[in-house]
Amino acid sequence: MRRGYCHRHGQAYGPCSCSLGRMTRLVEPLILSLLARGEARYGYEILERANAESLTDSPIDAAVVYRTLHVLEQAGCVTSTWQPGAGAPQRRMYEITPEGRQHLQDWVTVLERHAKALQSFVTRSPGGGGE
Amino acid sequence: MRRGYCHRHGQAYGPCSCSLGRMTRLVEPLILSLLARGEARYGYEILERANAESLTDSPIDAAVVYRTLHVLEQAGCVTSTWQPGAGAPQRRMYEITPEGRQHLQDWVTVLERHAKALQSFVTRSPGGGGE
DNA sequence: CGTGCTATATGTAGTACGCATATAGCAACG
DNA sequence: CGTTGCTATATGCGTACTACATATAGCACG
Repeated sequence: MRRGYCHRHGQAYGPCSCSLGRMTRLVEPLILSLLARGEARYGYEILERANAESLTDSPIDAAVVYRTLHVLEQAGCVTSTWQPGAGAPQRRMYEITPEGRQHLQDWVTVLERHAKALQSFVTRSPGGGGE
Repeated sequence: MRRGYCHRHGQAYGPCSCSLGRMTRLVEPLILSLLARGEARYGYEILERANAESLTDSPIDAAVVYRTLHVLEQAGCVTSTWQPGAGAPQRRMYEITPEGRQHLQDWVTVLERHAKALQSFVTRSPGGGGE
């Protein structure tokens, strides 16, 4: 958004949350939430669901998903097991741990507060919903 | 939030938006909004107001404010003039330009959409407002 | 005079981002 | 049979950004 519009999605796209940067941070709570809700169980599926939910304007980087899964596993938030692929590549299946649920809870607290702060900011700002 | 709580604000702080990272990106719309609303006119004042509004849990870095002001000026979003300090250090006074207002408008559009997406996400997630 | 506040600005080590690339099994197509 | 494409996971790497530290300077206060 340096010159108004997105450098990644081209001129015609309009204001784009790419400019928010580090949306990849949201991949962490997104993964935990999908696992907690049972809507996805392995990396590739998470990637697809996450892109469908699209908290961000830009597609989520697969590399970020896989790396985040490793980080979450090292932190004890998820566990994984290999599942042999029957007529498909192997999948690394993930499950969320109690620690992971707590971590997600913390994220939700933070994001809820943040969403309200953002909403309040745009309401206050010229051109926002406030006037 | 790597181990549950904020590494910057200590153990007792609780879930903290520090973990969101790159909140500094929000400094740009924050500056533009404060200038547009006439609530601040120079770096130090912006810093104080921005910390008072606190879109984030962590105090805003002065370095980020000054650097962002320079970037915004180079992008034509603001203009600045030195004002001699009467009994105080000199101040570099800023004004927002029409381009800056447009840029702010784009930011507001993005942030409004993003705030709604976040709100929807926390509502969907376990522990969020949805159940 | 030394500490602290206002005020602006720069330096820098480390890290995260985002894109490119690697690997691999299987299917379908011509 | 070869090649393209999809599912699936994983790593490499140059650049940009973050976050903190530091520099400068005028003035006030005790």
